Amino acid sequence: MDTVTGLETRELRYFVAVAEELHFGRAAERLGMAQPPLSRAISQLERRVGATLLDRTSRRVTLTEAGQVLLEEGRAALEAVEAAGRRAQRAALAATGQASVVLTAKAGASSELLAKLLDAYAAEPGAATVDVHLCGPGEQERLLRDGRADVALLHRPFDATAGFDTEDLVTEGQVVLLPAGHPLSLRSEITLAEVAELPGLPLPRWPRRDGSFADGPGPQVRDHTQVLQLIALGRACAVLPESAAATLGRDLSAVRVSDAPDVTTVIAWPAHSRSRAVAGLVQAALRL
Amino acid sequence: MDTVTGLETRELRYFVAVAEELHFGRAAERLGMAQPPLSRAISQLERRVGATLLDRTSRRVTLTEAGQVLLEEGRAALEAVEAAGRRAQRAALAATGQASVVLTAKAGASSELLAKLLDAYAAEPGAATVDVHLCGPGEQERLLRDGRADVALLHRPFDATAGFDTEDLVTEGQVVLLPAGHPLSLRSEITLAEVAELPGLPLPRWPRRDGSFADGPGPQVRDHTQVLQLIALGRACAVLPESAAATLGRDLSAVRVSDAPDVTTVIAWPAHSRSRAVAGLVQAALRL
DNA sequence: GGGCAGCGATACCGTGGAGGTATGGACACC
DNA sequence: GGTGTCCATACCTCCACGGTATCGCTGCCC
Repeated sequence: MDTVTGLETRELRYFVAVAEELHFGRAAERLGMAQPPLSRAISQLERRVGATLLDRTSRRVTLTEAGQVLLEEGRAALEAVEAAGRRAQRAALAATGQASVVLTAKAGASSELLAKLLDAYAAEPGAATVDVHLCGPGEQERLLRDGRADVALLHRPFDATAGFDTEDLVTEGQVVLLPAGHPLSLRSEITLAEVAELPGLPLPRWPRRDGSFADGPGPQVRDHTQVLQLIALGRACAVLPESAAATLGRDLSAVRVSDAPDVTTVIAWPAHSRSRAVAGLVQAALRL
Repeated sequence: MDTVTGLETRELRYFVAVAEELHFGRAAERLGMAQPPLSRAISQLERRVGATLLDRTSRRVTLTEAGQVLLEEGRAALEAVEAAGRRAQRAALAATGQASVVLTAKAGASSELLAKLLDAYAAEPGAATVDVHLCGPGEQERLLRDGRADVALLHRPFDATAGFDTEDLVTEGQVVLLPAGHPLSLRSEITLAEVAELPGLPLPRWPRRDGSFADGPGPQVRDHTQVLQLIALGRACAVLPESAAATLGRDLSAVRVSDAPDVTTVIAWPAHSRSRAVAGLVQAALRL
């Protein structure tokens, strides 16, 4: 019953590649190896786990139940291994004073909070230097998970905080950003349904994790300034947390969206982090 | 900068063994191998991570900063890999209808809640069979982390819920259990300080994670019934959540402890669990 | 201080297994 | 039935993992 598996990351990497491609040949190519050894490695993995992971005919490869589970969990496990290596690496650099704690935040969001946090932490005795890593939406989660970052500012309910420790910092409502002078910009409130129907002002489309875009009418965007620019040009509108609209230029105006869910900015870190610098940052954030 | 590490679990296992033993010879023995290949594997790992992990003289081995980080993170990563294998294994069994979701709870705690939960879930259409795994304090966390269990009932603030998704179920105060007829058993409330001073009734000592016991006057205990028995015998007292005292025999009595922290029973599951059965259990728990 | 014991590193060697090439066999499509 | 696609099998090669022997350093004890 207690079959000790003892999987190797190599096997997991192979399996994830095949499970993602659902094609041994392409997976082998992606892994930079020939197809036969890959086939063998997978069947060996199946023997070791004691379960069929892939149903394969010569025409089609599909995941079994067990395979789906292993894909999901295997990805997480691989990320954990990567994270371990990277964090050790960075700990060594930090010890020699070359680098330090990496904080990641969504570019353009919570910038005021971020500035206050950095100031407050820097004022503490023995504060480490903080590298700030601004990135696109959804990317922070990955950075935190795979060890390239130590702390993140995330926004519920948009970002997945599963598996991290978090502390809530601030909760705020959302507003819709409109071109200045838009007829509705004088309203005191608006509903999501109304926003969705705004003629000529579709919501922009953000890239998904794999970089592709969902279908729809809105313009494709990759970062925050693009959005602001598109709104100013009268080609789009956007629903954002109030603080993101705090420092608006004259060409934009904001209207509160009454039925949009509240957004909570949280500070998040890997569950078992023992870093003094991370703890200090969290303390500083809570004192704000 | 973006040095892709590509660690293997074998290397991590070796490192964790050495880091725990702080002795290459003993670690090699524990791993069932000779010492020289272990030394080599570690230095190879150090080259790969790009950092010294262990400071070694011929007399003493100590962890560097980076080593401490890798020990902590590496353990977690190894557990994640194990968990991936085990969960895939169990998913295969579940698909053939042989086994199913494993729920773990502290033996003797929340038994009424547990019974209600199992009943409520079993009444649902399409409910999977639930294996209940009762275990000693602190053990559930490990089971959940390494994939032997799918859901756990945990008790804040005693159990570490870091890295899991949780939902709060009930919060309750704590009581001290005394032998029936004890002079203080007629009091309506008592303080922790008073409990600590009770003449002849020390608090029992639970085993730590490694199985050893802290020093102190109290009797060593390993499970809940031992505690109840010792109290009935007039050899100890214990501070427990109210619900644990709900079904007392005639030989025990409970007094509310006014300044003990509230205990929250939570249902916890691995952060990225996609299992329908787990989701169903959580739903059922929240409806209680 | 010299001898000794403990411990990690180095040198060298053998074997298992990971990966490569060639080919077989099943299936879909024309 | 021919052909192309795709995974599995057969067979070979070579690297690297693990084993044995030994060195070199360090602290300890007489």
